[in-house]
Amino acid sequence: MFLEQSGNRIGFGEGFKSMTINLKQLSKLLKLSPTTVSRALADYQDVSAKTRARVKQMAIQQGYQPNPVARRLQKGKTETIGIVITPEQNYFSDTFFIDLLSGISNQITRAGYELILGVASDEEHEMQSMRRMVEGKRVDGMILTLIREQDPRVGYLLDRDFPFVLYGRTRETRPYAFVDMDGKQAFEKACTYLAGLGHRRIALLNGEPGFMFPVGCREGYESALFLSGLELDPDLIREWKHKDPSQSSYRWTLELFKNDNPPTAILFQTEAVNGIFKALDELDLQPGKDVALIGYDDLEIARIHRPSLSVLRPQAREAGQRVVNILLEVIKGEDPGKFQEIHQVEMVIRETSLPPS
Amino acid sequence: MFLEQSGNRIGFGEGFKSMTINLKQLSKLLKLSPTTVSRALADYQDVSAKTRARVKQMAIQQGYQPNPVARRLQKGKTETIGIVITPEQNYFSDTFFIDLLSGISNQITRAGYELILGVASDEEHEMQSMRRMVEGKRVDGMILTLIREQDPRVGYLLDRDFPFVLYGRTRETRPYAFVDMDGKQAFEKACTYLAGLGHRRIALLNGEPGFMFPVGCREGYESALFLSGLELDPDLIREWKHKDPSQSSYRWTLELFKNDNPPTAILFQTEAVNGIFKALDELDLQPGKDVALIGYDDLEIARIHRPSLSVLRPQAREAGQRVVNILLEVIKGEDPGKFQEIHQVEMVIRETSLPPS
DNA sequence: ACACTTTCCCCAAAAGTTTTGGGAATGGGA
DNA sequence: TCCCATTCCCAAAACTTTTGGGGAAAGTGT
Repeated sequence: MFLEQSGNRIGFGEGFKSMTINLKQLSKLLKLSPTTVSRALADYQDVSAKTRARVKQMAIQQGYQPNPVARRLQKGKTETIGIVITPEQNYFSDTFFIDLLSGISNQITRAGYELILGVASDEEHEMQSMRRMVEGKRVDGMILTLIREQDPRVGYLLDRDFPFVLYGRTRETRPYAFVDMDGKQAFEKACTYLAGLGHRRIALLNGEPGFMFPVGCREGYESALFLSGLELDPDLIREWKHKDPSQSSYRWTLELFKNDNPPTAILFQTEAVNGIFKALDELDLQPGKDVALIGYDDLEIARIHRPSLSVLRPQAREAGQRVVNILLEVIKGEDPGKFQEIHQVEMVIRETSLPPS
Repeated sequence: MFLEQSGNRIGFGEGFKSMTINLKQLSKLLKLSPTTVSRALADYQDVSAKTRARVKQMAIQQGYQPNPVARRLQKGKTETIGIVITPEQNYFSDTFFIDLLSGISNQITRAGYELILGVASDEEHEMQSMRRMVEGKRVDGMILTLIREQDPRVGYLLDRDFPFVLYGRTRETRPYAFVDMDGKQAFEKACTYLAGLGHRRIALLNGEPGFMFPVGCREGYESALFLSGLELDPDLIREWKHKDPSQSSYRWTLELFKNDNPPTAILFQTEAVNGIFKALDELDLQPGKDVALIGYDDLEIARIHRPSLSVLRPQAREAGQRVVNILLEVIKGEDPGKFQEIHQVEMVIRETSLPPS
C-alpha cells in the first residue's frame, strides 16, 4: 500500500507518508533547485529576497518540515540527549523529579533536540543503557541524576570525552559540568532556624549513604550545630534507604525516640515523611507541636498534610533548564569545567516548625 | 579539534568520535567492500560462512556499531516511538505509571528502537508536543496514556493513518489498537467481595470525569451492586480531581459521612488514599475496622500503611510490554483493529477489607 | 568594447548505511 | 572447448539535507 511511496511523486492523499512533503518535492513545485530552497529557508543572503519569500510561503503552504533524520546524518549530530532513570531507587515518588524532567524537556524541545529516555532496573542496567546511547551513537550528550559519591558513569564519560552534565555532584578530580542544589546551605539554614527557635536536640534523618546529596545535607547540619553552639550527637543522625523510604524512616524515627534525651526537631528529605508521621502518631507525638519538622522537597503531601509541613524548596524546573543549556554548550565544544552551578534553596515555613514546647 | 575527523582515517585516540568505527573503515580493515560486510553482518546467505565469521569477529573486536542515523535515513524509518506525559495530571504519584514506562522502555530497547519523551504542561501542549513528533517525522508511532472520553489525539492520529496504541480506551467508532486494564471487572470484583462480607452501603470515590478509566470503574461498581441486590445510591458516588487527589478526596470523604446513612466501605483509586485516611482520622473512624477500603493500584503507601490497604493490582509492566509489541506490529502495517486487549486485574486482600462491624 | 564586480542561482559531493542488480571466478558436464 | 550453474563478492544508487565551489547574467567603470 503505502510502501510504494516513490518519494518523487507530488501526489497527496494515500498513506500517511504522503502527507508530508520533502525538500526535493518542494523545490520541484517552486521550479528551483533543492540547494536554493534549503538556503532560502535558512536565510542565506545569496538568495534574492523575492525568492526567499516565495520559498517560505510555499513551504508554509505545503507544511514542509525538513526531515530530521537526513539533517542529522548530514550534520553528524543526533540532535538528541539521553537520560536514564532507575525507578527502583524510588525516583518518582519525588515530585521534584518531574519538575526537573519538565524543565529539561522544555528546553530540549526549544533547541529542536529530542530527549530519549532509558528506564533501568538497577545500577548495572543503568550503565548498560547509557553505553548503548553513547557507543551506539544515539545521543550527543547525557544528563545524569541521582549521583553517587563514587559514580562509574562519570569516569566512563570523562574517559571518552563524551559531553554530559550532572544534576548533582560526585567525587572526581577532573573538571566536569554540573548543576547542583546547595543541600549544605539548605540544611544549614533549616537547622539554624530551628536552633534559633530554641531547639537543642535536632535530629537528621538523612538520605542513603553512597549517594552524594546526603553528604552536603550532613555538612550543613553539622555546620549549623557548630555555629549555634550545639553539640553533635551521632545518635541523632540516621539514614533511610531508597528502596523503601517510608519503612526505613518509620523504624529510624521510633529508634530516635528511644533515646533518653530524644530530639525536639527532625530534619529530613520529604520523601521519607510518611514513615515519620506514622512513627510520631504511634508515639503519640504531634508533628509541629511536640516535634518540629522540616523536610527537603515540597511534595504534595507537605502542602496537604495538617499541620502542613515546613520545607526546603529546590527550584527543580529552573535547574532542569540550566542543565540543558549547559549541556548544549558543552556539546558545542565549550569547556565543561566552566559550568559548575550551585543553586540556592529557599525555605518555606509552614506549621511544623514551632519552638519546642 | 575534533571537527576534522575525516571519516576515512582509521586512527584512534583524539576526540570521542574516533572511538567508534564505521562500516567503510571496517570494510577497509577486512579488505572487503562495505556491501559484503553489511550483508555478512545481516546473515545473508550469499556471503560465505567463512567470510561471515571473519567479518563478525572483526566487528566485535573493533566494537563496530552501525550508525543508527544512517540506517534510519536509508530505511525511511525513525526507529523511534514517542510518548507525551502531563505531570499536571499528577501522573507520577502513581507507581503504576513507572511500571508501565519500565515495560515500555524495555521492550523498545529490545527492538532496537528509541523512546522519546515529551513533557507537556496541559492538554494543549500535549497535542502540540505530539504534533511535533508526528508531523516533524520524528517517530514511527505514538503511545497514548491517560485517555479521555473524547480524546482529540485519537481522532488526529486516525485521520492521518499514523500508527499508535492506547493504554486505555476512548469513545471512537473507527477501529484502533489498545491495551486496557479491565477496570470494570476489577471494581465489580472488589465491590462484590465487599457485598459478600455483608457491606450494604458501599461508596465509590471515583476518578475525574472526562477521563475514560472511571467510566469502567463505575460500571463495575453498579453491576456488582445490582448482582448483589443492593440499591444504587447516587449520594455514595463522588469524584476527585487529578489536580490534587488528596485534597479533593479528603473533602468528598467528609461529605460521604455527613450522610444520614453513611457508607461502611469505600472503593477508590489508591492515588486518593491520603485524603481518605486523613478524613477518616478526623472523623475518628478506623480504616479497615470502621470502614472497609479497597484501592485501585498497589502503591507503596498501600503496603506500608498500618493497617495495610487491600488493593486491586494491575500488571502495568506487562501491559507496557504489550503496548510496544502491538505498536511495532501496527507500524509494520498490521490492522490496528486486530489488537484490542483487556487485561484482568488481580485483587490483593490485606487488612482494610473486613466485614462491617 | 572590455574587464570586473555583484547578484542570484545551481551542480555535485558528502554524511553512513542498505539494497539492487549484477559480475567475476570456479567447477562440472558435454 | 563451450555452456551453465553456483558461489562469493562488488559498484552504484538510494534515503534527504547541507555546503563548497562555480557560473551565467546583469550591472559598473573606463
